[in-house]
Amino acid sequence: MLNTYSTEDKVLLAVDCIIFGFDKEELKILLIKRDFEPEKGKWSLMGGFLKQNENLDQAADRILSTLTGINNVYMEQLHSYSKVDRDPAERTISVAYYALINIEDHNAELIEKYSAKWFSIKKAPDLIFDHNIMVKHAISRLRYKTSKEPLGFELLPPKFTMRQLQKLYEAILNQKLDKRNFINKINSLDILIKLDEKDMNSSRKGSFLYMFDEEKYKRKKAEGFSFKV
Amino acid sequence: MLNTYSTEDKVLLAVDCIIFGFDKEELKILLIKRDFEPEKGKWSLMGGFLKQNENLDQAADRILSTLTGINNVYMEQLHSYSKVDRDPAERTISVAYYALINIEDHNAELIEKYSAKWFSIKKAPDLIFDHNIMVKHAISRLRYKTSKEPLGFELLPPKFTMRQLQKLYEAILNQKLDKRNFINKINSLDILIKLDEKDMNSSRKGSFLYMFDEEKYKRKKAEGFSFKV
DNA sequence: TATCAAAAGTGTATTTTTAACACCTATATT
DNA sequence: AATATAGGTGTTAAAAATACACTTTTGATA
Repeated sequence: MLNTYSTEDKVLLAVDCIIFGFDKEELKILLIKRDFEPEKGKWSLMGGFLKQNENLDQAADRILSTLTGINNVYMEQLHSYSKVDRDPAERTISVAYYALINIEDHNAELIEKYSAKWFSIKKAPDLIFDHNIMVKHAISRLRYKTSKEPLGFELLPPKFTMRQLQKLYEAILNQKLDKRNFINKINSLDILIKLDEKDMNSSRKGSFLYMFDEEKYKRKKAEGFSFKV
Repeated sequence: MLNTYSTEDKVLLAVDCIIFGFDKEELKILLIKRDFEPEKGKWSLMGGFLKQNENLDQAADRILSTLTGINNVYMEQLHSYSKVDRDPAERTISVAYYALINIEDHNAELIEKYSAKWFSIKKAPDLIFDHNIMVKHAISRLRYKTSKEPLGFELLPPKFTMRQLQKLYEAILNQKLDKRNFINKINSLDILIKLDEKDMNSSRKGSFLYMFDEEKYKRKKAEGFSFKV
């Protein structure tokens, strides 16, 4: 291989993951207690370093998988953070990713093993380095993305109630929504399948379960339809 | 300094800039003829490498300044590109930035010196590596950003006509807009200053010049107003 | 100096979207 | 049998977006 750029500086490239989950009422992020210096013992995002033979998306997948056992979830690059002294140990540039997972799916044991813990985004502890600002940006991106694309479903179990969906959007947008207007809007999008099944946990009456109809959404999208909440 | 991460791989971090300009009718990007291998002689974005002692924003500024003499323009990080073999010479991750400049301000001489050239985004040549996709993403980001924030003015001279502004938005959005509706909407935002001066170049009648009232915009924004075109 | 050509400038009516709002239903629990 | 609790449902008003055509100005030209 040619090596035309040999005089240029090389740097460490970290990948940090903001992992979002939704737990009935609250939007949460998964944090880990850092077990190495610097800042050992402080709460941190899941992170690792890019390797020579992988791209950033792959590194993010690998890091998530290694630290939590979680695979095949929605993940998207957020932004790169490059303040010269952001990591006191060594010059490191960090590329942040955010992931959306169905909180019920995660293997609690694996997460325990690594001292990972879910925190409400409203009550999360102070994080190392520039991780606080990464989380802030991730929430803002999540807000934008979930209002333009049907990504919210990634945070819910496959079968969910209208109320759960509404609470999810309320948590993401950090505002109360009108029940009737919300349901009317979702129904007008016509991308859910209403099941005959009811969820009996939340009330005596029970509430109908729905599923996201991904195929229908794709078809409609191809025809120019655009999701908007 | 500690060096806790010494076993990790280091990589070259490139910064590539998509420089947007607007020339009466068309949205343009500034390209450069690459004068070193690999891909010498092909058209490329302006690029360079991150140095140890600067952050990415600073690197982007430095690169733009070095290659064009352009300083103090709106610039924003876009995305990082990391395909393993994206640069055949060596493993390189590129962080793309986009800049908005008033095309009249650029020093034509300096640009000539570096074989840089403006191309309409509709007629731009094929670019090296993954630069085509970067441009595509940048246009998409520009569309989003200029519809939510008053960034379009960065691409115009300080004094501009309504028609120029409309043509700018038409070029960015790649669609015709209705003259009356456009003016009504812009006027309703109430962030322009109408001057007594007319621009006599475009018609016999002449058309009034306007300026963006940045102070007023900031005041309104602080009060909860949000720009939306 | 009258006419023409070319872009500037201007307002209303219709449609669509968003927002506000309250009562009945079903059923497990007592 | 009564009650408590969350589920479910439609209409009206307000706001925003869209569609649409004629008059004005003035330099150039006949």
